[in-house]
Amino acid sequence: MDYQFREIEQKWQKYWADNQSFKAQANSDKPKYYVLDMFPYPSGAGLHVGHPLGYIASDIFARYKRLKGFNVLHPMGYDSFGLPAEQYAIQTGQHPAVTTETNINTYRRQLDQIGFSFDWSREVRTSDPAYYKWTQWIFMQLFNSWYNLETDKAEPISTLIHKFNEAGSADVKAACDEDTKTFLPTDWATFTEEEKQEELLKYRLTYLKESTVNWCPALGTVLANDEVKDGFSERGGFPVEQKKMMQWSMRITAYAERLLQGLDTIDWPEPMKEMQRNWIGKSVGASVKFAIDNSQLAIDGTENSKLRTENYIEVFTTRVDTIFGVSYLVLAPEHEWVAELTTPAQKEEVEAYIAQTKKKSELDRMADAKTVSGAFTGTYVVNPVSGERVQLWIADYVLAGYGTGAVMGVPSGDQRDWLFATHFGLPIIQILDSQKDIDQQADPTKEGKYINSGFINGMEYKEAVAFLNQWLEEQGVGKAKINYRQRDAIFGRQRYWGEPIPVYFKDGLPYLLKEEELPLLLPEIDKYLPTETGEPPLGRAEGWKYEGKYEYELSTMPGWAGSSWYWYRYMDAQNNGAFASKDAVDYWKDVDLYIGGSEHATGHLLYSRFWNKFLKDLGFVQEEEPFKKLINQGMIQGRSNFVYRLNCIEDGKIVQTRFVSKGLYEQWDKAANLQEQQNLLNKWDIPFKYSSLEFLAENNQLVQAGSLHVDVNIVENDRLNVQKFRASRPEYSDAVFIFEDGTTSSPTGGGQEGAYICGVEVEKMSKSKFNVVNPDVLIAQYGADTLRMYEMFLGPLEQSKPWNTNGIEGVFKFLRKFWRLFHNEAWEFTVSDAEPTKAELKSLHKIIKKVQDDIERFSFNTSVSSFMIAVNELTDLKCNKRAILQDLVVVLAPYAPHICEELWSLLGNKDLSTAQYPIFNPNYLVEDEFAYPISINGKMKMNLNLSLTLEAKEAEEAVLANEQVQGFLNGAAPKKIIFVKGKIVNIVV
RNA sequence: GCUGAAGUGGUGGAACUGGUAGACACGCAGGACUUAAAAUCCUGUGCCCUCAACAGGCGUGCGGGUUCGAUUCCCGCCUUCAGUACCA
Repeated sequence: MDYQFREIEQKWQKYWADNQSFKAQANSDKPKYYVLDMFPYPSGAGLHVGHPLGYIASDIFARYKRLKGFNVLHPMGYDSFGLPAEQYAIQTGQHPAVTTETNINTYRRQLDQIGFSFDWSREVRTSDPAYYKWTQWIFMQLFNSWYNLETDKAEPISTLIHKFNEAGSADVKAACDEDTKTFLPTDWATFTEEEKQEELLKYRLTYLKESTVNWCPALGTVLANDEVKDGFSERGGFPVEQKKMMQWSMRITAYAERLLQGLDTIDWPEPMKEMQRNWIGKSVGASVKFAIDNSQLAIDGTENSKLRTENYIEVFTTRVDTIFGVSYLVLAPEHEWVAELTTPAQKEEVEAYIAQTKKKSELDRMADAKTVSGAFTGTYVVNPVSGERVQLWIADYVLAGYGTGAVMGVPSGDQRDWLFATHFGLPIIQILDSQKDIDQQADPTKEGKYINSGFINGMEYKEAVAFLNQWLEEQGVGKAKINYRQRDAIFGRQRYWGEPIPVYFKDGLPYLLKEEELPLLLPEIDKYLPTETGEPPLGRAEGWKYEGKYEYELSTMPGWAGSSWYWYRYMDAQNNGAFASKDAVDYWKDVDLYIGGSEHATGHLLYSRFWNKFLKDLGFVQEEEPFKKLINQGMIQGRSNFVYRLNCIEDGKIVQTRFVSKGLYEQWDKAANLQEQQNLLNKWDIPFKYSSLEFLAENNQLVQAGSLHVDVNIVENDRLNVQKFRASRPEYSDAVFIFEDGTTSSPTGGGQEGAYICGVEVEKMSKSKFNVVNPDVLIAQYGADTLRMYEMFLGPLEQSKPWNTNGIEGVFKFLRKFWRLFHNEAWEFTVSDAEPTKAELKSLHKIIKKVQDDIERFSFNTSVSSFMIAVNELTDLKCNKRAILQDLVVVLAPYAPHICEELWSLLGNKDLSTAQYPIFNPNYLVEDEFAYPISINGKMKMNLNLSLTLEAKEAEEAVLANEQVQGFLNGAAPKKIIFVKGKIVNIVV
């Protein structure tokens, strides 16, 4: 029989499901291997065409590892809480659980027909109460923990309470809020329960914190940064304002250093690690306090108690050694003290500057890096090392969110400060004797000895930094400090479709539910909108109170909650007594290979590492890092096709329309004047005549040329299917085409159709650009095995590329050719038991090695080519020998599992998933001759067969003795001969 | 601006450690089969010069360098894509 992919694929997909062929064993003598994909959000649009790319790669790897004798865990599930379902619910009133279920079913059907070897018995869904029970449980562990900087790990809150009881707060070294109290054990004993809870909250790893959010009053909801455009909501265009709100936060900053250090221990792409490093943003420096000289300021009248008691501005600097070169200080315009620190005389200027800053979007600020702007507050501050008074400015190059929102300006050492000082006429002080040309630009050198620098004069960089840090600390005006850019992560959404936070409030303080009360189920509500008073949707749930009287937390968890631990649930997905049993976690430990997109670099992948480290600190898991090896799959872009239309217009009415092929359109585009256009119209038999060929003449005639997106599904290899195009829309039913060769086709004309070539552009994949290709269509046409191999054939996995089905035919032909190896002319299955020849064995062992090497380095595209070469060779050798083909089936199986399983069974075997990968034997590849490329002065001229046993001297003689070589030398005497055994001979003349 | 990745025929791409650039596939052209088309099979296909063969020249974004030899290593520049934070 010919290759019947539909039948074969359905047959084996059913067999695998019925036999649970890919179920991972709970415990096994085999070594474990855990292959994980980033699970999808089940959107209504179905499986995105980019998704299968990574899934196919991981599936090949998983199948390969099974053949190599590993106990493989390869699961799949759904990140099923999320905004789109909620948005749909708001519009239709349909419960998000219902639409989510429908979408999941679509995904499952699509995944199944690609033939993935997932262990579906371990499927997880983040929106399933049996799953989110454990997400809530982890939240409770975080609430019940604090970060002890002495042991450098998270500990139960009870150890902190113990410390408070024994020694008070003085010796506690913790990652905590800034406003913790200092107290003695005797004080702690007198605290009321509320006071204790309030204090403990400042230490917990998840805690309530006032944060600024994008509040949209019209929508009654909080928006993410990317939902806000220029101060208006992206959806609807309503005004958005900054609003302070109590929000749950996660103290991820406690783990900043470990998150950074851990990167050196994992096998991830370097760009990915770099992104996380930059995100964490460690800088080593010092914090320094500049006293406010308030002799001319009426600060005493300020409401701001912090400002009144502190009366200094703290800056963070990475170059504390340049402190004697400070000639001004700058605050971010958004800094909370700006109003109080502005003198009446400067008030107008400062307010105008702030107003101007607010108008600029963040993008504007970035693009405009060269313009210098700022405003003087009128206030002076005192440099703690020199006692000098310097001016306090505000400027938008200082960001409120980083460090303390205040910067010291050192114009001689920092180019940005130099520009600022030059622009506003502030002094530029040289501080190192090696600084050059500082009247031209800043010189950030650390070389040389300090000058104009008081007590560090004459010192060098290292000495000065150490000395200053110590001095500042002794004087109580500063200290060495490490700063991280990363901030604590907000952990709450004012939305419905997410995990409820297992917390209730008593007297304004949060308390956890009891563990046995989990899961806290999402209550039913009438509408998925905020309440009239602006409470989150959960505020609508009637009678939803803890023990009937206490208010529950009304926000839900953010999208990343459920995905920050899911790989553990797969280890033991059905467990009701724990997020996963200790046995399961001890056995599977961590993910050996994780494949997914790089867009998750600073979100999911960072949060997951954070939770993993936390779970390890509490002894629930084994490994410090969850994902040992990570591979990024490239983004799949859309590849749009265009048709070109000429509209001939007379008196504002279209009198003729032609769709012209790409080449003709380009000719038209080049036509310089009406005469040339008229020539083309005549050439293409378009009945339209300009009454005048003068460009500027009064003319009510016009030929309008333009391009239109055309659905890529009716285009093959950039050639338009004209019939399908006419059928696609009523207004195209009588479309007239002019083909690439200039011939015309009209719907009534009939006859032979020429080639209509479409234009091409790479764009984002989207419905509106008609460039979305559904995997279902390709599977129906070519089968899953072809789709799998074609997606790999497209190019390196990690590279982004446009989706393009132009070459899929070649892969399909390959599979048919492969099938043919096992069949005779009449398509009858025929294999021989004859002894294989040397050439056949060589072909086989070449591919065994090649594929093995390729898979280990994730180069799937190159193995597809190699398979084609192997099958071409064996076809040429007319090889139908079992001894060769049986091993070839196993090698190809991870890529094209259905056809291989069928052939495997036709060969009389059972269950390809339990087969063994063939052992590579290098002896079959040993050659005794090699066709050496002979080059002269590095230019390849000819090949010459030489025995591989020849050493340099003999080879040189043999080469020079050759007549053809002498012909190329043309009498010239070789100066030197380079001989690389098995590689090349190069004659230098 | 900064960071990262990439630039090779008409197209996707290959060349793994500095050693025959363009494997494999698509497309295109020609041929076989067919009444015809589709499918299939065969041959050719980087560019230039040449009627053609032989031979030759040029060729991996651009300009230099190292080397017997560079797509690969070094320096400078250009373009595209992604990320981003004027980060003190």
